[in-house]
Amino acid sequence: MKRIADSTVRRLSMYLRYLEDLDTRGQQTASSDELAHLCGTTPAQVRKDLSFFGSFGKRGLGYPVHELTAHLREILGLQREWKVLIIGAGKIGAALANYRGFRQRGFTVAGVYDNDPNKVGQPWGEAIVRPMDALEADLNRDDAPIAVLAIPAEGAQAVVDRLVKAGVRAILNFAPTQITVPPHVNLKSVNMAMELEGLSFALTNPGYLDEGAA
Amino acid sequence: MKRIADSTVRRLSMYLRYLEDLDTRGQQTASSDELAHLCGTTPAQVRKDLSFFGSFGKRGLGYPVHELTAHLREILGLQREWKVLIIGAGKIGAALANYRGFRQRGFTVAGVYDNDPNKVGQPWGEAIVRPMDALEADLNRDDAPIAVLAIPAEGAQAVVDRLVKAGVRAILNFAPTQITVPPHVNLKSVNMAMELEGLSFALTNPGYLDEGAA
DNA sequence: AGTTGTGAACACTTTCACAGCT
DNA sequence: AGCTGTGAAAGTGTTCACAACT
Repeated sequence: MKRIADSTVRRLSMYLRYLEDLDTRGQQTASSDELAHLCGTTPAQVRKDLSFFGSFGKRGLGYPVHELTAHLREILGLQREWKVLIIGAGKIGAALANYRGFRQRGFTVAGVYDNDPNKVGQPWGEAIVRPMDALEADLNRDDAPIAVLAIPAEGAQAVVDRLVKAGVRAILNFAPTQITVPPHVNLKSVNMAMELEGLSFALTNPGYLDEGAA
Repeated sequence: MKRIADSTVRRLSMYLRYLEDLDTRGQQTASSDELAHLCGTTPAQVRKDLSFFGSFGKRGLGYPVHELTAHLREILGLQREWKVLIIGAGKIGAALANYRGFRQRGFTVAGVYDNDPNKVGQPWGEAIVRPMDALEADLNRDDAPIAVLAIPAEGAQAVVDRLVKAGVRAILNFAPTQITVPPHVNLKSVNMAMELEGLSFALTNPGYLDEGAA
């Protein structure tokens, strides 16, 4: 099976976003040119990305909006519900859970965990914060969810090890530290500090980077 | 001036993080091999990245930890203070401002802005939430800060246009939408929904991606 | 005429491998 | 002997350009 680039998957996600918009507005078809403009990429890129998964367009016409939306949802695995475990009852997890698109795309909070005795037992959205110790007992290996790691860097790897042992196969890491997982586990890291430092670099060294990139 | 890859800058940021750790523990030198292991990359990559900016290492010995730390801080532009404007007095901005490393690296919250009348005037960390209308009047063109955009997708581009007009030259965007800026403005976007969908894709299509990547 | 789908060209990034310094 | 610095090679992702189709 041919390997697909991470950047491609991110663009698919973006195409879906804008196709849903167009679909809602009742637009029937969209050309690669239109999609490219909406998503800030090039028509050729759009066509390459989509052609990886099939021939969804009609020459001379463009892509059928509604149909392509459905295809992308299926490709991205968004036709089902994904249970998400929030590790760390702080602001980041809350920001994610609050976000409208989170539920809309089929992600539901299956549980919130924290070590802080002041937080455990407190309501958190529609859930109650559970103690971190309860992690393993709560997890059902047959329906292991996605875990969002929103705790400080210290101890993050230890928690990840526990999650992996408990059957979690996908982790979105917000802890500003390097995490390692076995090859069968999917890990994505978002490091806000790193992004800010990237801006600091760009402002400090104009010309090293071509500016204006997203 | 030779262009530098975005991925390189992100790795520099990571090297700095771990070098600071080593420095605190009093370690004198570190080899590219050691740094690579800490940061989850390869020794050759470390050497290439660093060699872009100079010859900081000593053959046979490795890199002087303290000295390299200082070099990296300077390269990344972290020897000065960066004022950061938080646009949107919600959870994301709060998460960022709460993060210890934020201040440690010289980023300080210069102001928090929101449209919500219930939030305006309320304390937010050490600041008071200001009305969005006050943006232009508050901004000093000579000392334009970095803006963190933590508002919903709707209206995000309009706010960006105002920020740019007011002299902001770097924006960290958390709004889940495509933003465009003129070429002299630096934009970085973090899209949590997109990351989660990437995990959904990976879980749904094992084999398309090589797993276990960070 | 208009737009897709795609092999080939190009550009960029990472890895290799080794000369050269300490 | 050990480790850096780097040109060359390999690998990966993007853009081009055009044949094929509606």
